[in-house]
Amino acid sequence: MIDHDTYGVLERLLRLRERREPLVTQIAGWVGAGIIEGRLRPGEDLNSVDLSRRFNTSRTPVREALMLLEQEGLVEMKARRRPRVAAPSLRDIRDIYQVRGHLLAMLAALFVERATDEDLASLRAEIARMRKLADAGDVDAYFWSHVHLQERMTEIVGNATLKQILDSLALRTLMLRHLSLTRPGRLAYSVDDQERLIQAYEERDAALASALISSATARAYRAIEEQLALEAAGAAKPSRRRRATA
Amino acid sequence: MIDHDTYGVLERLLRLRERREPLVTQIAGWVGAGIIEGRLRPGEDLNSVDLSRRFNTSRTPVREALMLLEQEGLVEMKARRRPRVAAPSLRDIRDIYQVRGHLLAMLAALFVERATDEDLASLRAEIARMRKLADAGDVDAYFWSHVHLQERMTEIVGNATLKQILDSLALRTLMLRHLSLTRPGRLAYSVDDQERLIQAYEERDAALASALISSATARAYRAIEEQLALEAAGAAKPSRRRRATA
DNA sequence: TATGACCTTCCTGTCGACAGTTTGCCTGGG
DNA sequence: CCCAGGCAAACTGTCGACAGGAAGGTCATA
Repeated sequence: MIDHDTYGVLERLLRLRERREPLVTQIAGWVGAGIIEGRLRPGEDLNSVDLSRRFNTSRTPVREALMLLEQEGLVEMKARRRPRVAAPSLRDIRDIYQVRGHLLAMLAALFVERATDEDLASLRAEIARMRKLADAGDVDAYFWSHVHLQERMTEIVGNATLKQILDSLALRTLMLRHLSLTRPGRLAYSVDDQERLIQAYEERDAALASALISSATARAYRAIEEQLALEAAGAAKPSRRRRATA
Repeated sequence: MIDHDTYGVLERLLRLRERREPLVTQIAGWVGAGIIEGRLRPGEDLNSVDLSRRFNTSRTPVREALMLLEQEGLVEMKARRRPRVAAPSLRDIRDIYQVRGHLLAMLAALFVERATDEDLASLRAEIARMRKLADAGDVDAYFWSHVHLQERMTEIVGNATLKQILDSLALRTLMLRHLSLTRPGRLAYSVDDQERLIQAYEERDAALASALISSATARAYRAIEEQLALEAAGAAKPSRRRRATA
């Protein structure tokens, strides 16, 4: 029922199938999924020769796939330098969450305005499922549900530009999900937020919904901040090696 | 003093220089400027063979340049189909302006919070210049000032994600500038808006500034809407040919 | 041990070529 | 006059090759 397939989600969010050839789609999907799943780590090199060998292609489609991921903020490319897995600084992350919070507030307001009662009912059903996942502690499944929820809402609202931007921001936060929802208690908080939200939607209270989602986003960011602080404190030994992650 | 150089503005907004080789930069700049200046019209084919001939290159850098413009919404690419100059529908335009309005409101609020008195002073100076341009009826110069103003504000606010998204949306609206500010009276309205805005900034009134900028954006959209309605009415003859512009 | 110049290796950006698909035209039939 | 089918031309996606720049290691020097 819930989609765990990172590759598939990427394909949808990036609209890969319609935009590019299967070859490029496949490579972008593999690399993108690798980044999101943590198989490819921030700052890691993504040289096109290796990738082309892996997929038995030339470097041309690899290059194109990496450019696609660059615009989603998953990959960083500079001229004449090796592409790397994006390594957003804490400041970048803050910026992303700040913008995302505002746009989600906008989404919520539009959603309240445009959602049908059926939309709301199916949303409530999904959130009930999410509650179960949260209780079971299935972080991954919960996260994908979360993504799916946003996809649904953006489609219902029907603002293509908003959808595209939110999809892109969602991908970037997806990179960080191991930093946020794995923190103890986050899952429960998050599902509580969702339930308060759906209630605001049902009461067609745009202002409340916007405020709730905005505040939930801010809280998610703070969880990441704390997690990063913990990790930085824990990893105080690696003397010389400083990655741009902080 | 004011920058009329479309190519240069594009280079800045897309950060072309740092991201790509000079060759790609040049092509993307030429095509992008062509679209914005109206030399290349919505829906027009952008086949890579022609372009590569024009620049005495192979098709590889042309392809890359077009992909860059695709992510800015200036070019549409589908697999195995010729790239075209983007031809946003009225609905697309509405969506863009809606999102842009929200993000500009966010920008204004952050700006009020973070701008120094010197920032405000230089902003006021710039707006005084814009008043002169508006009085002189220099639509183009006025428009570029407008763009420059937004660049300045995003830099002062310092949220990279917000800046990137607003830059991208600005480019898309730049395509449409002949539809909006050329309407009689628009220029005067626009500069009035700016002056009200700067006053709100100076009074550090975030709520007012947000509301003003949001409302100004909505008004700009309505001007485009009316202009398009006029053009559609005027061009009621071309019987068969319906471009996706409406 | 730290620093810097050099050198090797690897990688990127660009090219021209080719296969396969799309586009537009042309023809014939309704 | 309009439409459908087939054909030729044109264009895209991919490839392997090459030149020049970047990254990393080595060695000499302090």
